[in-house]
Amino acid sequence: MSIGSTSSAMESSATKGAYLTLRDLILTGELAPGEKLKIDNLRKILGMGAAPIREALSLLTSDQLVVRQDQRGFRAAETSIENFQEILELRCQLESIALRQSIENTSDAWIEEVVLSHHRMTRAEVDPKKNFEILHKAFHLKLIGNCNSPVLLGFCSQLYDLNIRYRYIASRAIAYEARMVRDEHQCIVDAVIEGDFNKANQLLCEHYKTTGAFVIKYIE
Amino acid sequence: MSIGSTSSAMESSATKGAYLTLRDLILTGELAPGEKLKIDNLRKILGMGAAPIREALSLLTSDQLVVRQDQRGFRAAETSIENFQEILELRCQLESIALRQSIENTSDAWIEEVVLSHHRMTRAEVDPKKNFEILHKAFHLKLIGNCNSPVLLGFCSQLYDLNIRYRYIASRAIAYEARMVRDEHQCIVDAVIEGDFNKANQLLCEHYKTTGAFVIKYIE
DNA sequence: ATAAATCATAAAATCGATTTTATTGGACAT
DNA sequence: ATGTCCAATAAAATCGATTTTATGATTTAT
Repeated sequence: MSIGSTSSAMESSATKGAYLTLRDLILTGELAPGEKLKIDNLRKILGMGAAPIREALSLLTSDQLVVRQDQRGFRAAETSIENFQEILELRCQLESIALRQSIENTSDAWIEEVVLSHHRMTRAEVDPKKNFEILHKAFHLKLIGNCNSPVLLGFCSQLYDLNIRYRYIASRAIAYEARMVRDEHQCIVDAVIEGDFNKANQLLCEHYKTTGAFVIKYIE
Repeated sequence: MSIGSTSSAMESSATKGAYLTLRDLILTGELAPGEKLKIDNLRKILGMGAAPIREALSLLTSDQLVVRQDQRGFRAAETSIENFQEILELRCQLESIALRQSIENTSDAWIEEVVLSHHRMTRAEVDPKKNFEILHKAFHLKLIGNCNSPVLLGFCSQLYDLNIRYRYIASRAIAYEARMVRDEHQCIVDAVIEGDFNKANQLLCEHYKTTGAFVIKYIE
C-alpha cells in the first residue's frame, strides 16, 4: 500500500502528515468528490487517533477541499461544471490583477526567478509526473509572485489547487493531453520579460481556458 | 463574565461554540494581534476539553484570523499597515468584479433584497452596535451577492471580516467615527437600482477607502 | 397501507490522561 | 563575563475511552 507513504507525508506532526496525505488523496480524486470521510475509516488507513485527523480535516475546509457539517462529520467537497467554470473564471480575473502588479513591480531578480522556475519545470517533464506538478504550480505562482500581495497569492494558490483537482479527475478518464503546453509557457515567459502585461495576460488566460475547455468535456 | 455567553455561541456543538466565540474575540481585538493562544488558558475560559478548541482554532486559520505553527501552537494573526492596505485594495478589486457581475445579472428580486437589507441596516443603527455590524455585513454582501460566484463571495466575506477587525482595533483608541456613512450607503443603493455599474463601483471603492484612511491613522 | 414513534446501531464529538516536543533557567567551561 | 550544554518545566500533540448525536430498521397506531 502506498497510502501511508504518499508523497511528503510522515513529516513532523501527525496532523501535518494527515493533512498532506488527505489533501493529496482528494486532489487526485482517490477520495472522490462528495465521498463521506469517516473518522474511523481514516484512522485505520492513516494509523493514528481521531484528534489529528479531525484537525487535518478542519484545515482542509479552508482550502475548500472538505466540507464540514456540524454533527454530521466531513466529506470531500462536491464537484460540478458550474464550480469548475467559476474557478476558471476567477483564476483569470485574480491572476490578471496579480500579474499586472507583478509586471508593474518588475525587477531583474524576479525575472530571473521566473526564468529559473520555468527551466526547472521544463526539465522535469521527463521525471515522474508528481514532481512536475509541483514545479508547474511553482512556476505559475512565481509568474504572479511579484505583486506584493500575499493574501491575493493565497487565493490564487487555492484556486490553482481547486483547478488541478478537476484536471486529475478528468485525467482518470483519458490520457494526459499532449497539447502544446510547453510553447504556451514559453510565450508567457517571453511576454513577462518584455514587460508586456496585456500580451502576458492574454496568453495566460487563454492558457487556462484552453486547458479548461479540454477538461470540461470529461466532467460528469 | 460575559465570555461564555458571548453572542451566539453555546450553540449545537462545543466546536462551533468555540469557533464563534474565539472568532469574535479576535475580530474585536479582545484577543490581541499576535497573542499566543494557549490551549490550557482557552480551556479554562471556554470550559471545555482541548479537542474542540484545537479544531476551532484550525478552522480559524482558514479565515486568516489564526496562525498555526507546527508543534508551537496557535496565535492570533498579526496586524500591520501593509496588511491593512492590502486587504483594502483587494476588497475594492474583488468587489468590483462581483458588483459588475451582479449588476449585469440584475433582477427585480435581487434589487428588492438589496433595498430590504439596506432598510434593516439603517433601522438598526439605534440598536446595540453588535446587531448593526451583522446587518452591515449582510448589506455589503447582498450588494455583490447577485454575481453567481459563491467562491468569490467567500473571498469577499473573508476580506470583510479581516477589514472590520482593523476597524475594531482602531476604535479601541477613538470613539466610532460619525461620518456620513449613511448617505454613502444610500447613494450606492441608488446607483445599483439604476443599474449603473461605474457609478456604484466608484462609490463603493471610495466608501471603503475613506473609511480605511480614517482607520489607518490609528494603527500602530 | 401509511405515517409516526421507538429502539438499536453506527458514527461523531468530546473528555481526561499520556506522550512528545519546545522553552527556560542555571551550571559549567572557556 | 560569555557562550554552550543540560535539566526542569511548560506547553503542544496525541491517544483510548466515553458520551452524545444521527441514522436506519422495526414496531405500533390510525
